[in-house]
Amino acid sequence: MVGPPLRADAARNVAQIRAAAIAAFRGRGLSTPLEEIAAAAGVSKATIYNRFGGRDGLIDAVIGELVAAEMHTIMGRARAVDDPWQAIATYVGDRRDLQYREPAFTDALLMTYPNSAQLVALANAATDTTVHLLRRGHDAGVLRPGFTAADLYYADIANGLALRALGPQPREDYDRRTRFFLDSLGRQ
Amino acid sequence: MVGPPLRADAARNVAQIRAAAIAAFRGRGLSTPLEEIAAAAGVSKATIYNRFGGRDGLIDAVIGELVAAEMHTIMGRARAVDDPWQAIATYVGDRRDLQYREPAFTDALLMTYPNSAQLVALANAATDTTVHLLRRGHDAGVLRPGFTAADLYYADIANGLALRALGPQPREDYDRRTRFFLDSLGRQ
DNA sequence: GGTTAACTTAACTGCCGGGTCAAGTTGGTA
DNA sequence: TACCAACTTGACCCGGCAGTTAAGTTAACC
Repeated sequence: MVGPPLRADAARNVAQIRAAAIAAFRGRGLSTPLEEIAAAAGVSKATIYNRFGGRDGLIDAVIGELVAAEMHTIMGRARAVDDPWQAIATYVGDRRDLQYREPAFTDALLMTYPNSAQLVALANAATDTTVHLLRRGHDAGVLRPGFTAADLYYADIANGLALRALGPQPREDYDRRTRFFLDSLGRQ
Repeated sequence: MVGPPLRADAARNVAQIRAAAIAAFRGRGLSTPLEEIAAAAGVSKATIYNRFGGRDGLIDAVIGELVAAEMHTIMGRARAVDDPWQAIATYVGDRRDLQYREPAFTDALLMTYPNSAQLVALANAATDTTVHLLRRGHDAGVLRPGFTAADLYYADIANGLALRALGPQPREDYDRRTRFFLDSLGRQ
């Protein structure tokens, strides 16, 4: 994985490309044209291919900083909450918040780039956590019967795509809709 | 609007293009490549430009058969229901059903092609109906306070995009999610 | 300061889809 | 049946983006 150390100029370029990719992915999602990232980094597109092997490699290289770290925090936070309902409310609320701040998170959810190993690992971890939390909720009888992990996945995809399609929503509106959604999950 | 009558071959082509466009828009949404529609109709792409002036014209020519007619039925049905809550439930349920059957409806909602006059007219009519029904609901006190037409719009866009991104959902799952959504609208 | 492997890049190919037009073909009419 | 306006179309141009490579540049080590 490490190989021989990079030459100084190459190391500098790698750093610049990473920084540009993170900024671009933040703004436009994981499908930002590589030429645009290259220009922002002050290198040519071919250098991205040389250093990262293409989009998948680039995603692998920055997804941690972009969303994986936050996602692990979110999962840990939810799992640490004792009350089963509160754990779910925390988890859903935090995920929605991350979606709001990071369009790239929706790309990660959608698995648009299934060749990125990091992305696959992240998706698996998230699925495990969701299933775990929902099982706890159902066992405790605090969750609406019939609500599945697939339902939550669908709802999050839906929210992320709408957010991207319609542009930034006022935070107040966004949070109200999250509240509506959460209320629909509780035992009626 | 009518102009001189079309020659026999041109009229035949128009009919074939319309039929192919409706089928294609049904399957793939309003952004189906025109070359594909032309091929299905057995004509060249240029003929679509000659007869319809491009995508917007083609949409104008078929949107009625595709979704406008159904949408007007849905609006009429909802407006005819006396009970304010039942009117909203009918409206939301019917729209979700249409979304399920017609991917093109989501394109219409999104106004991806704002140069199609028919599409604009349809969108305005739908907005009026939504506002009207929600006002009735709020006045009668059967609707969750704070729920707006924009919230419903956002939710429908979200649902339509998720449906397209994730592919056809089992009807049972889809209807369950619609039920969840409706429940979140009622007075708590 | 000369050598060379590491590195970068301009310039290319290829695919897709929108949009246009000169050149041919054909239906209708006298 | 001969004419011509109406009609169709293959072949083109364009922009956008992915991905590749031959040729040139440069950091690092002697």
